[in-house]
Amino acid sequence: MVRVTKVDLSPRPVEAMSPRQLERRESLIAAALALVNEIGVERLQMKQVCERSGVALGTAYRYFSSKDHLLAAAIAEWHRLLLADLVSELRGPRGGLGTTDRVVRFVRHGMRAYQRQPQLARLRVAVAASTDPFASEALQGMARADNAALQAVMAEVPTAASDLVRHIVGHAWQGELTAWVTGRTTLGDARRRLEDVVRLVLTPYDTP
Amino acid sequence: MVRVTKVDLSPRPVEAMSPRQLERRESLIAAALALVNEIGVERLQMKQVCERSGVALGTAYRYFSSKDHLLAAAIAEWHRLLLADLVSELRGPRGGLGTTDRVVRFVRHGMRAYQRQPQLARLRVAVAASTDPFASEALQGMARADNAALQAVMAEVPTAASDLVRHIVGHAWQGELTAWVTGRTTLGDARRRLEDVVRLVLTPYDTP
DNA sequence: GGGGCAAGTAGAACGCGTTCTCGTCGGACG
DNA sequence: CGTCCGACGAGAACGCGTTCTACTTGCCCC
Repeated sequence: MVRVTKVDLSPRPVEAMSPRQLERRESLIAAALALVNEIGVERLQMKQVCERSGVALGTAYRYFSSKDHLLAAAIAEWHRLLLADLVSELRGPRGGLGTTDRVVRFVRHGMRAYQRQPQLARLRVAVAASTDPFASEALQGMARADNAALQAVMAEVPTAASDLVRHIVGHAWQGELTAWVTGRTTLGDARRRLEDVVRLVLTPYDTP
Repeated sequence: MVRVTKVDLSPRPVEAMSPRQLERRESLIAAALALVNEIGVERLQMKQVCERSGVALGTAYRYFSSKDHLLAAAIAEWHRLLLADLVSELRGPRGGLGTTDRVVRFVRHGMRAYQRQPQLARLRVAVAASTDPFASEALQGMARADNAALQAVMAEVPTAASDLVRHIVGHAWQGELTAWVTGRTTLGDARRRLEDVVRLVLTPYDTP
């Protein structure tokens, strides 16, 4: 008797999961984030994540197509929380701040968050180049959230023009983060340069 | 009798190699580049590189600290050749071209080169996030060459201002390349956006 | 309640990057 | 010319991501 069944093709979409499954999924992501903060992404192994979250190794691969996919989902989730923080933080001292200053503050605080948890910066950089389609999808979602947050912070700039500006800022952020965690620049230089980029591309639109 | 000797700490610097060794090193890089073009970086294995270049596996690791290091050296070499091509190509039709148009042409031709050898684009992206210090060093050299080439192409812009601009273009290039090879955007969109970035950050300096 | 099946568990197996072992070679130095 | 020692070749060994196997559990439908 010949079995032709192919199983385990690809992870079930999040929206089609039962509550129990969503719970397991979250527990995997939480364990991954915690372990990355404790020991760093390069020493993290799937077996540990599974042990800590109480999920069998084979099952983890039913939820995430690869280690990259799990890590991408984890950093995307964290980054989304960070963006929400940054945006709401800027709602407070918004009075008297021009667009440029607001965006500079946005990226400065963002960089500081990564500085406080450098392992997450390494995680973001390590995962950015993944070719796993599921990981890539998670990262695309992260990029979209990034764009939306920037859009919210620089509401004065017309959308048509701001689209390019947002991409520039996004790329510069990712690039400087990469240069920092791979030791090609210092954190201070990275932060300074990123802020300079923001100032350069935004001052034309500033109308104080 | 106890041996305490630790060997193989790190690869011998290129400038301290004998001619025979430089030859082996080059042959490893050449084999890696050829194989990446043939089968792609994700299917490339160290064993194949060693077989094709006639170097033993252990010996390869005496020249390069890791697969990442070898691949970084390979893409850096190729990218340097590309830059030389791009710069010399712009020496021809330089008459009548403003700085912006020159740089736009520069990145357009650069993107086209990666389009012709998409496996090398994947290679560049895959290796960009490496944390191996030796790979990182090779990439830093590549980034410097990139900067120098851009500097040559936009000679009219004062150095102080052009430094930031060059970083912006470099980051946007890397970012769009990444978005393309990971399937988050199309090649056409990536090329267009990169050229738009160049135009946005350079037109203020254009003095026709 | 019972039968059937997708989903879960535990852990062995496999592939490839990296390291280790050990025998051989080649070239500098007496 | 002989000797010594670091570099090389061949391939086994090891670690971890990923997949596979065999068994068990939970859930839907009759």
